[in-house]
Amino acid sequence: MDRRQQKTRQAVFEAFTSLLEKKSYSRISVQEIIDAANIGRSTFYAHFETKDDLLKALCTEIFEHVFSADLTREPTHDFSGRQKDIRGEITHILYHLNDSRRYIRGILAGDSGEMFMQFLKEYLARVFDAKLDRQPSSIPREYMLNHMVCDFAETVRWWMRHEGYSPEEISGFFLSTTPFGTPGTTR
Amino acid sequence: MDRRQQKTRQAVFEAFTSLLEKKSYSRISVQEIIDAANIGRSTFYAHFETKDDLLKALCTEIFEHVFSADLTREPTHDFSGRQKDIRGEITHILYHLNDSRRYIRGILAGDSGEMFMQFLKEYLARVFDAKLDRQPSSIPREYMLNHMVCDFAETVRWWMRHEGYSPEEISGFFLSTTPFGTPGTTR
DNA sequence: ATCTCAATCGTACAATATGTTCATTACAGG
DNA sequence: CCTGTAATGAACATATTGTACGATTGAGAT
Repeated sequence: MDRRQQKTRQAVFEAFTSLLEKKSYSRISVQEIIDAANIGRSTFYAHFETKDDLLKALCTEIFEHVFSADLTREPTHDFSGRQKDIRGEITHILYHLNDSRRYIRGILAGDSGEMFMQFLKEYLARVFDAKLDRQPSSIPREYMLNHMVCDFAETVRWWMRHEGYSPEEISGFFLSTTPFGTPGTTR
Repeated sequence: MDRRQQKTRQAVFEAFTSLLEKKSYSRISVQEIIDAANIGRSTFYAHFETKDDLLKALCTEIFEHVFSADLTREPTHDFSGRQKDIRGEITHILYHLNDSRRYIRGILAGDSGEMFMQFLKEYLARVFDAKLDRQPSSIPREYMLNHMVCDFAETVRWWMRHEGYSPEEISGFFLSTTPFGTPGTTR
């Protein structure tokens, strides 16, 4: 890709996230982003259809990193097949999220958080879906999946607001409130 | 209060919720609400400062009903002190939420959901805070409270999307994923 | 019935934001 | 060095927001 495009795209992302740290999404105008990024008005619209589009693009960029291919391809340090090392998988995701913490904090702070959370939940649904094989049938599987996904997503959100916990600790918090944490407890 | 004011206020609320069923919050303009409510432009601004203000007012109205005074004053059908009948309390809240289902669905559908959820969580925090007396200290109380609150709020959101479950059923779902469901399980 | 005041109306207005167009300039990659 | 693509910035039409104000209506009190 043309160097110029990369440069512009990056400048917009940085201006945007920088603004998100100061004010909430809905109060940021496209013009402000353009000024902060120091680009021409038409240049912005050549890259992004709208402000929402930009937010979406940013989220995509972040999640492509967090849920990068190596995650699905990386049961390398755990040969016990699947199912077993949920803890490892979760911790791994948390490590990646921690890398992008600076960006995520801003997005989550304002009203752009909703879109981020939705993105996150979509990815998480894929991760957790496989783990819900044998379940007590008293509760709809659909409810259970939503529960797990939201639970984890909200844990992430909480973590982003509370500095100073390691991925392992957070992983522990999460698992201790979920059936996975104490295998055998079928409830 | 002047009958005219009530009428206007009600007309705005109904126009607003009706619009929310069709399109998301951010895409609804004040003018659309005014037209749908069939009132004069200046009348709207005499009642509400801004669109956000309207949403806030609507949420307040709903929650004043859901968490009405009788809830805190109504351990009447449960004399076992407190702590015991969490199930009853929760079910009660769910009944009230069910009454406003028509409104809530629209609000939750679009990007106004975030504000509604925040409101809900604030109220829930008060309810659950009292229930977290004796806790395993391995997990921060703050995390635990957030977990409970989000868990319940997301359960509500799920319920609003999935017609056909009774408050008692939902109450059961929720409690079966939480330590409260199986008292004695300290984890 | 009538009086009074507050609420509504609707038009007008200024300010701001949005998204598009286009001719011009600058630069990346071959 | 050449070509095509990206960036520029100004200009434009449109839409939205919030405010102002005089005129009208109707609610509630006497």
